[in-house]
Amino acid sequence: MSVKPQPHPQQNHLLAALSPEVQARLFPHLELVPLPLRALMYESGRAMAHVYFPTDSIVSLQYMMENGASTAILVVGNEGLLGISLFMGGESTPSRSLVQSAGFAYRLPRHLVKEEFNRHGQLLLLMLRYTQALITQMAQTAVCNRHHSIDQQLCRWLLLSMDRLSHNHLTMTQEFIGNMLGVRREGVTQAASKLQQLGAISYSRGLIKVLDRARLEALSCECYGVVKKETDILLPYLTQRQVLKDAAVIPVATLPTRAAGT
Amino acid sequence: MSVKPQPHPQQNHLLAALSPEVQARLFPHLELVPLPLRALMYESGRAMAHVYFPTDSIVSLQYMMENGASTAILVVGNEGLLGISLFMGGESTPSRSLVQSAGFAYRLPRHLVKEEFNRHGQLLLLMLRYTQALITQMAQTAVCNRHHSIDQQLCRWLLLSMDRLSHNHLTMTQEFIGNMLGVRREGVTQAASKLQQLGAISYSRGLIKVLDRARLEALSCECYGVVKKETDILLPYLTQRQVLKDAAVIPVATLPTRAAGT
DNA sequence: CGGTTTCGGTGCGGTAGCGCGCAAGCATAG
DNA sequence: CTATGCTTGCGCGCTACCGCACCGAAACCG
Repeated sequence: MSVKPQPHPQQNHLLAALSPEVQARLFPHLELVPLPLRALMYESGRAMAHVYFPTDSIVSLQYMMENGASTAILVVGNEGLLGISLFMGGESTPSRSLVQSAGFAYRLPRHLVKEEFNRHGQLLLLMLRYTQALITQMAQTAVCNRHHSIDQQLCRWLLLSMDRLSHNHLTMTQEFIGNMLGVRREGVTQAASKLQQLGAISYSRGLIKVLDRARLEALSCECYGVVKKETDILLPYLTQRQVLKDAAVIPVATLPTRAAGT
Repeated sequence: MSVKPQPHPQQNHLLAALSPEVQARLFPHLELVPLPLRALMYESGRAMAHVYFPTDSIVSLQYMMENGASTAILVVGNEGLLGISLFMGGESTPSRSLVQSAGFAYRLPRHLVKEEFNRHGQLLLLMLRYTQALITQMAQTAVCNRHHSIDQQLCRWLLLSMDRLSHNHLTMTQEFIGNMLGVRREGVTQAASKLQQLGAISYSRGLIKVLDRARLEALSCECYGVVKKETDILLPYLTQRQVLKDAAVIPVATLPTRAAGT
C-alpha cells in the first residue's frame, strides 16, 4: 500500500542535536540495523559492541531476578540511545535490553563513540544530560513500583511508548506487557479491559490502539508527568526537536536549568 | 567515655581515591559539616550549592509522591558523594536527600567541583564510574520494590547501611525505616520482630544492633549482593580501599572491567 | 479445511500489605 | 515521682495482586 519512509539518522533526536562537526565525524560510520520485536540487544553481563540510536523502534531495559521474574526499568526510543554504560565506565551491566517495538536503529562501534566522548566536547555534555534524564526515569519507576496500581502503571507504560512512536498503536500482547511491568498477565487483562470500557484504548490479539490520550494521562499516575517534565528541562532540544547550533563545546551555563542558580 | 575520632577527608573513599595532585587542588577548600539525623540536605527542585562527601554519615535519596508517600531510591555513605546531578547537567533534581545516620561530611562549593570536573581528568572518570554504580543501585531498588517482601527489603536496607558504618548499630525507629522503604510502620515491626527472633538483630526504641550479619545476608534478597558485586567491579578502589596512583588522566582501558572486551 | 497455537477472559482460593484504632512500655521533662 | 510523649506490639477488616486452572475465539499453518 503505502511506501515505507526511509530511515534517516536525524530521526533520532540525540543524533539530530549534534553539531555538524560531530555529525561529520560520526555519521559516515553509522550502520542501519533492523530491530525485530523481542530481539535481545544486550544480555546481562555480556560486553556491548555497539551503541544504538533508535529511529522508530523502542527498546526497554530490564533487570532480571534469579527466579526468572523481571521488570523493565526504563524505555529508550528515538529520543535517546542504548548503551550509556559504555561511557560511564563499565563494558557491561547486570541488565538486558529487549526490543519492545520493532523498527530500525543506527549503531556505532563502541570505540568510535568512546573516542568522540573523550574529546570532551558536545557529545560528552549531551550524554551526561541524557543519563541524568534516564536516572530520573529509573527512580520514578522504582517509586511507581512501590506505590501505584497496575492500572496506573499500564497507563504510564502506554504513554511512555506512545511518546516514542509516530503512530498511535502498539504491537504487544498482554503477556508481554506483563513481563515488562513485572506483573501477571491476568492483571494486565483486567487493567486493559477497564481502559477499553472507558474508551481510552482498544485492543485485540496483540494490537493496542490509543483512542483517547488525554484520558490515559488522566488515569495514569503522576510518574509519567514527572519524568516528562524533568526530561524537558534537561533536554529541551530532544523532546521539542530543537537542534543545537554547532560549537564543539557548549558551556554548561548556556543550557537551560530549572533553578536560577548563581 | 571514649574520645571521638577526628574526621578526616580520607575517610571518604572517593576523596581518598583521588590523586595527590587533585587532592592538593580540592582539599584546601573542603569544609567539614555535621549532618544531624533527619536533616534535609536537598529539597526537591531547589538548586544545590554544595557537593557532600560523607565520612561517617549516611544520606538517602528519596523520591516523593504527590500524596506525601515516598521511597528511598539509594543510599550514600563514605563510599561516595551526594550531588552527582551537578556534574550531569541539572542544577537540581525532583528528589530530596535525608540524613539517615548522623555524622559528618566534607563539602565543596558547586563551582569548584564543576571546575575540577571540566578538567576532564581523574575526577571525571571517578564520577562517571560512581554514577554507573548508583544507577545499578537504583535499578535494583526498582526491581526489589516490585518483587520482594518487606522482610527481604529490610535485610537489604540494614546491610546497605552497615556497609557504610564502622560500627554495628543504627539509630532509627521503625517508623523512620517505614518511610525509607515506603511501607507501613507495622510492616517493619513484623519484619524486625521476625529478625530478632532469629537472632539476626536486636532492637529497642530506635536503636538497632546487628548481631548476625551472615544471617541477614541469607535472609536478604539477591538485590543486595547484585549491587555490591557490581560496585566492586566498577569501583574496586572504593570498597577495597585501594588508592589509585596519581596520573591526572586514567585511560579507561586501565580500569578493570567485567567482560574481557576487545 | 482441520488441527494447532496464541491470545484474552474468567473464576477461585490464598496472601501480603494497607489503614485504622488501641494499648502497653520506656523515656524524658518538669 | 508523675505526666506526657514516643516507640513498639497487636488485632481487624479490606483490597490488590498472585498462582493456578480452564475455556473460547481468533489466527496461523500445512
